[in-house]
Formats: sequence, structure tokens, C-alpha cells
Amino acid sequence: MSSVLQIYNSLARQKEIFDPVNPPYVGLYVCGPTVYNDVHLGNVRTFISFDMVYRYLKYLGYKVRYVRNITDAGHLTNERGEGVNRIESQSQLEKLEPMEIVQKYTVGFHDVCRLFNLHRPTIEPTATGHIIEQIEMAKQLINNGYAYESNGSVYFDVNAYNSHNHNYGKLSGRNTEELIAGYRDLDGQDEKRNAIDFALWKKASPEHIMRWPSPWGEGFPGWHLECSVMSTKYLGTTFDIHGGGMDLKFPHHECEIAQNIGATGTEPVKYWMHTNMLNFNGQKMSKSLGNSILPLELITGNHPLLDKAYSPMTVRLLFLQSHYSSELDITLKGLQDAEKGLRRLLNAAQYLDGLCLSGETNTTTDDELNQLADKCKEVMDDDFNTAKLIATLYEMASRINIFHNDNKKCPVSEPTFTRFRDIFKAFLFEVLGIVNENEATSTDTLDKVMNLVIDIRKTARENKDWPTSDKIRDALKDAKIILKDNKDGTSYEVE
RNA sequence: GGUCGUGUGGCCGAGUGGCUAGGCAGAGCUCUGCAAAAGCUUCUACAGCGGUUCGAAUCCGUUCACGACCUCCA
Repeated sequence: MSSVLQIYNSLARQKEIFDPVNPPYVGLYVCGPTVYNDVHLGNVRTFISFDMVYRYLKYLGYKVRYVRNITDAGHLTNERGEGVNRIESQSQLEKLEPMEIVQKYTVGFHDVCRLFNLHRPTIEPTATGHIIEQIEMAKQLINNGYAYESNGSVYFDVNAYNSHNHNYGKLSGRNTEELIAGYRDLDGQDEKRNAIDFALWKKASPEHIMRWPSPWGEGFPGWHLECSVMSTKYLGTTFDIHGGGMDLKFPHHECEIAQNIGATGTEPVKYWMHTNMLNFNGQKMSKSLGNSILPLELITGNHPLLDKAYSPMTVRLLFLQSHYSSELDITLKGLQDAEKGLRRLLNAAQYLDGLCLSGETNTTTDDELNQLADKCKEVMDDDFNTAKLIATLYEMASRINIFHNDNKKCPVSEPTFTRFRDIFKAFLFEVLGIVNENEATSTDTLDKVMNLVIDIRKTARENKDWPTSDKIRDALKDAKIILKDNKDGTSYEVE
């Protein structure tokens, strides 16, 4: 009856039973943002997905060390040393020091994380805080014969790596020769032995501000190196789960594997997980395409393509309603649907608290509730199928509503009821990370005022004084407070 | 060109070869002074064409369409 967690491993290209290296401990590493600009919604989708993974692993009882880095070292826009350092170019744009840019957008990123109710990682290391370790790994790769220095820069030697029976490209299904063929017509490869080689350390040009001393002169680390270093420093040479967006599979994660194997000789990651892209109008939402919506724009509704503001929890539910490995096209209709669905689930959660046992047990109902409770774990064990979990929660909500309408009586046994209630709440709040936003907006003061107003209106209604009753209702509606007349009285909700 | 993926009812979105996913919208109903909100019921689809099978949305082949990656991005 009890299922076990299975994870789709991008490296193996199949679902595998999750078998941690060192249970009950689990190491989870997720590639974090480059803090040179506001995070956009696509990043948020990935981080919500892994937040859910982290939450579910904890729910299963694992002790999870969750590492998510901050890339603040200012890498170049491509591996060939062309392009611009994104942090430095942003700093020129905003007339701020590079580290002010880093600070500003790191804080902004954390604000967004809080907004969407993301748990903080247990370690959030920065690339600039691990320059020494990165230099050490580059040295080790040189010593092991997998890297070479060239004109103050250090490059990973892909051919040397492959000739030692390693396979650069195994994660993303690339073929080294074809990659080289694709690069052949590109210029500016003089420093490298091979076009496919990638930078571990780059020599800083004179105008480059973010620079550190190294055995090869002043420079800065290559982008892929920080994740190799920080993941294994905190999680060990082989750890459990490494996650990130699909777009990082190549070259970033491919290079990470090569660096770790080259440095330590061991496979760094047991399970690779990749989240799919967030689309907008059928196209990938991406910084480079310039079609991204910022999280804050969505929350405030301040964007030409939005009809209104959507709450963070609406967005969170919308994202989790599709599987993490599927593409998700964000639309206004989808947001509206999710908004209603969220209300349905939260209403049910509220009704759940008011339910009590009827005293008699209907064995069919009892069984059905237990089956629904079982199903939550079963579907999550199947590669974190949140879409199915949410469908199951809707079914549970439907049951709750029926009981609520039936004098709030549940014809089931006490253990079944307790289990059903605990599981519904645990999966909705702990695992999916949904919070009731309306609860946060209502305060004691407001509650007292509203109770008074509702009481006055109740008297008016009892006297069939409809003008007064409707005036109160309309005026409150202007103030974005919605009155709901139910069978057993009136409640309110802040919009 | 290479690699990978997708095509499900009005819309979104899960689907392990046979058994109702679920949500939104629509329709009907309950509640109600009216309304709103909420709730209940209902609506049965799998791109085309072949094939395997007792049986296919699910496996195989093929055609068409779409997308992602191959260059910085989650």
C-alpha cells in the first residue's frame, strides 16, 4: 500500500526509486539566480518547483540540506570571452558599484521569495565568497591533466577528458565532434586548444572591475565552476539531487559534471532534475527575448498585458497545477481559473475546521476518505505529480463541502476523520506551500469593526429595511470588502 | 542540420493498455428579500493515417503541426 518516491532522473532518462546516499539526510542543490537584474517569473516557477520538492522531502521525514547559490561574480555573456559582464554593464547603467547591484537584486530576489512563500535554503552561498575554492578546483583540474593555462586564463580540456573514458555531453545528449563542428566557424578561439573547451578562469581585461588575484594573474572565475565547487563543498563529492531549469542542462550542468569528475573522479550527482520553461503567448519567457513579466508586475497588475492583479498564491497554485517537467503557458484565463480554484481549496480548508463526527460510521464513505488520503502521497511519490495532487485535493474539498452542507456532520470513524483532515491540510499548506492570504489581511481591529457593521446590517435585514442593508453592502464593496450571506450568518472577505 | 519534447472535450491540464482525472466556462438546481458568494448535479475528449492486441489516449510505424535546446538565461 505504501508507495516509494520515484524521481525522473534527467541523466538516466527514466524514473528511478529515490535512494539517498546517506539517509535520512538528503542533499539538494539548485542553481540560483544571477543577481544582475530583477528575477522574472520563469525563475520563480523553477524556485517554486524546488521549494515544493524540498517541502515534500521534509514531509517524508528526510533531513534535507538545501543549497541554492547566488551568482554574483559577473560572468561574461558567453564562453568565448565576447559580450559583456552583465553585472558590470548593469552597474554602468544604474551608476552603482557592481557589488551594489549585487546587493540590490539579491534583496529583491529575497523579497520575491517571501512573497511566494518559498522556504529559505539552508545554505545560500555566493560565488564571490568561494573564489579561493574555485581557484583550488581549477588548480586540481590542471594537476589532473584536464585543464590548461593559456594567456592568463584557464580552460577545461574536453578532449583530454573524453580520452580518459569520460563522456562530455552525456547529460544533454550532445556529441563532442558535432559540437566542435558547430563552433568551427567562430572567431576568437586562439587561447583555446579546442573550440569546445570552456573557461574555468578568465583573465580580467584592464577595465574589468570584478577581479581577484590568482596563480594566473588577476581575473575572475568561469560561470560553471562556482556550482561544482559550492555543491560539493556543502553536500559532499557525491550528493543526491541537483536541480535547475532545462536551459541550464547545456552547457552549464554538462560542464559541472565534467569539472567534478575531472577534479574528484566521482560522479557528483545521483539524481538530476530539470524544470521546464514558462511560456508566455506560446513563447519561452526569457530575459534575452524581453517578453518577461516581473513577479511584482503580476502581483500589482501593473503590466499592459494583464487585466488585473493576481495574488502570489494564485500564481503559486497555477504553477503547481502543471507538472514541473511540462512547459507551462501563462494566460489570463489560466490565472483567473487558478484564482477560483484557490478560493475553493481555502474555503474547504476553513469548512474542515467546523466539521464534527456524526457518531455513526458509513463504511463506504470511511473507505473513500481513506483512499483519497492515501492518494495524496501516492501521486506525489510519482515524481512529484503536483497536478494530480491538486486534483485529489479538489476531490477532498468536494467531500468536505458535502459534509459542510449536511449539518457539518461526517459519518466516519474518528481516526479516519483525523487522518483525512491532517493530510488535506498537510498537503495543501506544508507540501504545496499555500497560505491563506485573506487571513493575513484581516486584523483584530478590522474583525471587531466588521462584526459591528454586520450586526447592524443584520438588524436592518430583520426589520426588512432593505435600503439600509443594501447601502452597507454596496459601500463595503467600494472598500473592497465583500459580504457573504450564508445560511448561518454573514461573513466578509477582503479582496 | 543535430538533440529532445509536445499535440487530450469550449479553454486549461493529468493520465501506469481495459475502469469517471481535476479545474474553469456552459447548463440545471439549492440557499436567498434581492444580489453576490458558496455548494450540489451535469457535459466524456484524446492531431491524421496505418499496425500490434481480445482491447490503445496510452505500444510501434508514418504524416502533419507546434515548441525547446544546440549562444547568456530558471
